[in-house]
Amino acid sequence: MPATPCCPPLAGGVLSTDDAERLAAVLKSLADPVRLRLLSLVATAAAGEVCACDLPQAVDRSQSTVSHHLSQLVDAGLLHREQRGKWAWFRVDDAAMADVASALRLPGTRSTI
Amino acid sequence: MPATPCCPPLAGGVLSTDDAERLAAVLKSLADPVRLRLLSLVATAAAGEVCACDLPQAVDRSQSTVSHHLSQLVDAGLLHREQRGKWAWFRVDDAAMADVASALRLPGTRSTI
DNA sequence: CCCTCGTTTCGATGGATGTCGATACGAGAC
DNA sequence: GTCTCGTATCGACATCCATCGAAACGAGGG
Repeated sequence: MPATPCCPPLAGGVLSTDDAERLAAVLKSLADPVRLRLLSLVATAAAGEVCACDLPQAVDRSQSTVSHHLSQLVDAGLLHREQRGKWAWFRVDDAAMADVASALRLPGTRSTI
Repeated sequence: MPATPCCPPLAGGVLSTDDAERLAAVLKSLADPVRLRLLSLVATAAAGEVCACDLPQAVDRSQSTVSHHLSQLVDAGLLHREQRGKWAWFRVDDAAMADVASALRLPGTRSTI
């Protein structure tokens, strides 16, 4: 806050502290290379879903680490988990992903589509 | 990797390790509530840019902390910095933001627009 | 040249996080 | 019931990160 005003006062930020906290939590779950690869593996799977059993080797991490990452993605609402027999299957929540993408779209930004 | 196959082999993930690393780096710079609020403050400013001098009070953090966050956003390419006289002004790189948003758009996801 | 003031950088610190091996849990097979 | 095997949880550890105060840097103004 300069003695001589250097600029017009800011309009109130669009993002409330709570909204910022919520969005940051989801983005934090995305902000890891291993989780991004897991997500893309599930998203691009032919059947739209994937068995957890194949993921450790796919991302070259231990089984416990992969399980940990999958839990974070599920907690963030980006992935859905379904137990089928003794195997766990995961699929992407397309709406949640679209929500994040659109949250990042700035108010004044013209669509590039 | 189960003894009896539980599912068809995965198609190769779309995201390479390098791509995942790069995207994660940008997302990491977004995955903080303070940085999200800073970004929204700059993005919604009437003039499209903002003087750094007003930001510490706007996000209720020390001036050095705000400078640190701004540097991260600049390093990620999401913000541009311009020194004007003794004040630093910041504006959003709309193209970079759009890139991140579209990177999160899944291949098969139908547009909701 | 010195003083002021906005900004960045430095050093320190407490807390979060990615990773693993080991263990516990659960469901099917025998 | 017991054995097997896929998965989740636990405990530990090294690293990263947000935050602050203090110090350094830089540009104007006197």
